[in-house]
Amino acid sequence: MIAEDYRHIDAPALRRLEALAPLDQTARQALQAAIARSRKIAPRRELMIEGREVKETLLVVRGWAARIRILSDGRRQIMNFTLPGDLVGLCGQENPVSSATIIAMTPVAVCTAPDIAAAPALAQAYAVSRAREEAYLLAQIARLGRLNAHERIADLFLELLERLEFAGLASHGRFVLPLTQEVLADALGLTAVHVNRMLQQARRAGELSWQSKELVIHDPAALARQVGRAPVRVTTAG
Amino acid sequence: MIAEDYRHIDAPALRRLEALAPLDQTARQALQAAIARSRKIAPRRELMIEGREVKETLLVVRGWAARIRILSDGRRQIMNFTLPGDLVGLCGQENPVSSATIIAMTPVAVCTAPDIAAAPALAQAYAVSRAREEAYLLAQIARLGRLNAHERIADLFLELLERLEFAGLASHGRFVLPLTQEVLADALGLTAVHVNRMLQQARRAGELSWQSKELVIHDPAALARQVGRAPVRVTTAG
DNA sequence: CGCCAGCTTGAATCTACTCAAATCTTGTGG
DNA sequence: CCACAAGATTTGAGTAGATTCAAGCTGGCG
Repeated sequence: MIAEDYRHIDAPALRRLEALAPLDQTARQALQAAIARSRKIAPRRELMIEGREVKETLLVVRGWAARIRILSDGRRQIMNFTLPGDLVGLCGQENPVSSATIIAMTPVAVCTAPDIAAAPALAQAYAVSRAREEAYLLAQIARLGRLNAHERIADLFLELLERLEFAGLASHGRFVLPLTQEVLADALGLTAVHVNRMLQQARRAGELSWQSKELVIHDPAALARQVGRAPVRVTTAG
Repeated sequence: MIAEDYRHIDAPALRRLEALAPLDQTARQALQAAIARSRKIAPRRELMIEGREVKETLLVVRGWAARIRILSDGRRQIMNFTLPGDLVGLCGQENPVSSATIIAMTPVAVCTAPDIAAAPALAQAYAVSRAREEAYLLAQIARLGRLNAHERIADLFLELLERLEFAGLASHGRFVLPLTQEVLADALGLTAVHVNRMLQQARRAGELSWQSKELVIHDPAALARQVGRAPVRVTTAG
């Protein structure tokens, strides 16, 4: 019992899914069994390739990945980040083809996501997960379309904070951000140089610190107010 | 039989769904019955409101709508356009809440989308529809993040052409574009003034004409090549 | 036929980009 | 444990693409 509780609290992927929807014992066990069989993926390797058939749904257990698109002339856009507890390749359709490439940004561990047939309680968690992912895509569109550089950075950081909190990987505005400024720039539709300048400005303004991969947002609520950000919600429950 | 064929060819919504997945007679009849009970929505009225519970899935039968988000200071971003044959509010989850507002840009007709239980053949069509919608959100992200003004306009026009062709509402690079330049600007993350300038430039360059709401892309394939655009695909079939 | 929304044009400004070089970190092999 | 290399961050100067503000135009509709 104690051991079980410990695993539960400690495993970010499990924790996130539990936060999205109530899971029964069957679902929890199916997830733990799946996670136990997870495999590693090295940084820069693909979890999924654009145009390639999607064979199974993956659950990210550890590490960061990113859904990217590369233009013919080398410009790169990161559509979103994939964090522990996120599902990739979820889609109720036959013969699905991936509409973007997903690559590991850090060492990543993934497992095959348990089938809903084996644990029906997962259906709601998976559905909510997918709905949240869509909502974050919309947020990314608004960010790129209508926010300036400073707002984009703040808004993305607040989003990452919110998402990592679900998985128990962040609290009090503090989390590990294992990305380079160049990667950030590719997500924000900016250049690395400009991201750098805006980060310095935010540091000087006392909004945040970021050193040796640890980001601290000094006052998340105030920053959210400043850039006009509201948390993402996709269900009436919770 | 002839009458049936005629309805089929003529109804853009039905035509689009048939293009996404094979439908059997049951599905077709369920759709026709639903479409027959469609209701009108005036321009500027909401089909769905951010934060409000989603009660039913809607099928757009006629007209254009847009998924929008308005920032506290009045800036507006259009995330995507909703065209005839598109489904809104599709999501396999309980107690869903809309993550954005959808408003009619023209007079719109919608109906309640037939339930999958009543016509199982629709499941694949709905799933593919949802996958395509997601793919277009990704395309919008890449557009806003990494394309310049000229490329954004061309890429969006080509996307609209592609989508309207599915519904039989466009051919040979020609379709009705019932939007103002300001609306276009809100979709493209630009100002109306700049959209205007770029449109003129595109006209002068002989890329397109747009008068009295009819847009003509003179050479879609060439333009697609020029801005590096590939058609969206989400299944191995087709 | 006059009005109003939408379109067009110009000039000044600003945000973000480009290019280039210097400095700092981090990881690795000796 | 240090030295080095490679990668990442920082800074500067000049430029380009897009915005802002403002004014004039046009065409569709009452």
